[in-house]
Amino acid sequence: MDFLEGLNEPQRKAVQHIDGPLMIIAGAGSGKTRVLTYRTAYLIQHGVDPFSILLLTFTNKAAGEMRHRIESVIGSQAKNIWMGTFHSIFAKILRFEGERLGYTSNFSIYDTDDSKSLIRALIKEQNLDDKVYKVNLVLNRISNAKNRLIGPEQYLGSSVLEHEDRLAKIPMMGQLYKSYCARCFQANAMDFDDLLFQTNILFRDHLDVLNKYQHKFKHVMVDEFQDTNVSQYLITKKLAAVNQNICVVGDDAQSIYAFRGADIQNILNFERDYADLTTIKLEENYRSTKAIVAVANSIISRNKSQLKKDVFTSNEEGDQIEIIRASSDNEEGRLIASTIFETRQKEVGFTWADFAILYRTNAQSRSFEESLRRLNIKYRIVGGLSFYQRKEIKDVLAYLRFVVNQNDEEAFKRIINLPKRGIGDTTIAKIAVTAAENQMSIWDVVSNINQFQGNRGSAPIEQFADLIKSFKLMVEIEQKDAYEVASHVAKASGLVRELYEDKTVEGLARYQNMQELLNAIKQFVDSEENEDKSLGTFLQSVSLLTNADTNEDPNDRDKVTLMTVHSAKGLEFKHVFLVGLEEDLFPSQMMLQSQADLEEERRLFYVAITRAEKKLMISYAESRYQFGRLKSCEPSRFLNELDSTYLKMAKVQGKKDTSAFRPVQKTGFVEKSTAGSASAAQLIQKPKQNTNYQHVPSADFKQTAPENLQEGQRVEHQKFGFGLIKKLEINGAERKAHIQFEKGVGEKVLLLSFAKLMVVE
DNA sequence: GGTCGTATATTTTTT
DNA sequence: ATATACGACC
Repeated sequence: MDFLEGLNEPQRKAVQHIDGPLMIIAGAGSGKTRVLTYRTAYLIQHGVDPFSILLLTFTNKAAGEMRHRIESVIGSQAKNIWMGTFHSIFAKILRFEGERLGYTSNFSIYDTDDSKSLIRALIKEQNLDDKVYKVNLVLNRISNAKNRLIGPEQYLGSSVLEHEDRLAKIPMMGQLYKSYCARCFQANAMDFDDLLFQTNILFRDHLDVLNKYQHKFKHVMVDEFQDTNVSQYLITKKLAAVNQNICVVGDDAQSIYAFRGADIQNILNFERDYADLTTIKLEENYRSTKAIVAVANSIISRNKSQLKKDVFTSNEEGDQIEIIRASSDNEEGRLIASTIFETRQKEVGFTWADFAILYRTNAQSRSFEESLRRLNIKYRIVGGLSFYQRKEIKDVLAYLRFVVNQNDEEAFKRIINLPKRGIGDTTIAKIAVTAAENQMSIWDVVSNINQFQGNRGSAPIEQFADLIKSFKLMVEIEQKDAYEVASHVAKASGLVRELYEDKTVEGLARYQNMQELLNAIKQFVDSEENEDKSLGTFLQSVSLLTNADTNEDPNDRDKVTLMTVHSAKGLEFKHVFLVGLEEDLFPSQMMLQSQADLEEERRLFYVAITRAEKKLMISYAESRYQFGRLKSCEPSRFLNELDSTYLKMAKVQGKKDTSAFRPVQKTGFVEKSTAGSASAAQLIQKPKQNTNYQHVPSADFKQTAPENLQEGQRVEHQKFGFGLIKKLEINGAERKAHIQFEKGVGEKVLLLSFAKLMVVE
């Protein structure tokens, strides 16, 4: 048991706890993964069968890494552990057991785009106003209901929900939910939430199935427990009910997925559900310097709902945290890119991979990409449009999905006229009507089109049906593996040819992406880990990939990382740049509805800070492009909340950012104007006045020296308008003004080194 | 049915 | 800036 040696006391206790419920509260950088790895290894060394261990992680990548690390301790047995995300593990179980619920093992998994497209269709069919019934809103309501285990029947029966929907002026919400579920079922498809929702139904209504898995999984472990939703928690609780060997690991201070249904109460109230719970706190941070830990603690201490923790470190003091002010998002990009360049030059031992730029929204990556490219710094972007969300990839996948499951309505809509074969909306609508009239599925109609329609216009449909039938033959009769089918489908459908003939730069990239997809399928088939090489299995695994999961060329890893704070969870970097610290951006304006929302944003800020090992720089811009226009920004309130003894204002580089103020260039001509992109004519038209964002010339508003201010004075603020200074607080570098504003914003505390004010005479 | 031009809305994070 | 929707026209 030599691996126990390097552990501290609470870590060792956690590893050696075998029987009974266990909760590990693991502060940032406290060696959580290590504990989880060793504990699993320890269990196996003490005779627990790896097949009976269920380890639920947050991403597939985390599962893969954990498996790798366990393997290095105990060898090949690690392969047998049930390890993966909630979604992938229970998709697998539903594949086996789904028949109990009326699904076949080939059910499709609808991604968010599919769900949205279905909802859009339903809104249209039911003649609802799509300005009122916004797709995102409807999907959110449905998703929330599913995550709280409220099915459509229950939804319709709930007077509370009915009241809510009436107030929100969407009284048909319940009906929409019901028809959405019906259509998904008809399509033999589950959306992301269904994978958990239906698992709950399965375990609720089929006790023999539940029993089987309860006895199968003797030990259930959940990583990132703070980010589980009610649905996930209930599944775990049920599975662990017999053996009571449930071990949850998490940090309430890092709960950042409430928008997806994660319920921080799961971890805060875990003790209530298990009377004989052992709780172990890992509070020593091995990752970051004292300065970083102190700043992080100063932030998180402001949150009310949290478990008591005392995170400390024995690491060195480290450098101060630098706050960088930039005049625009472009300057922010340049400042940070050049800092990265200089640091790498000056200091020993830094590689590109030691730097990370973290932002709140994916859209912020643009200015950094440009600046990094200009300095020839290699970078990679995690997230954004992932590979599997690209159009050309989704097209092929839609074909494959339809070959496996002909009820898949969304896949059908995507491919029926792709490549163009002269089947328009009218024809498709006719088919749908015919199907409904004869109580048949769409495929039944399509595959026997001659029975329903005269010769007129049916030829292309017949061709399409024959094509699909030939693909089906390959899968069902000839039992070809995923790669053989996919490469044939790509060619025979004409998708490859269409891309090949497109000689533009984008066309070439799309062609390469398609090849890349085929490579990925080949890898899947060739990999020894996958026993089942069928198309159906491949499709399921693909639809559950997260954007952190994309594999990289291991020889080419030395790159600066750009990603959102959300996707940085669980990672660490020597040098972190946390950018875009502006009010309404971080914390996000969209997010802030309640105190709880603010606390979640603060936890997000905490997560970002604690990714840094040695150095942390935080930046904000005074103006930023949004929808093509320049908008002025305020520094984030979070900057005021940082422990100022560890802060240092970095000097702004002198030059004003002129490029940001450059007027829109008029385009004289355009080679080819395509539908869907802004046309030349639109560019030539005078720019529309957008009253929301007007750039106020900063010359009028200045950072006012504290000496020139006094309590009771009236000031005008660049954004909040007129206000009265209630109180001035000047403690060394920390200079704050409490200002009561006259408009709706109320009282705000502004940091004087940031705020731009005009003194009103 | 397909293509193009124009109006309009968009504002977060992700399995 | 860019995605989408819709109407005019071929």
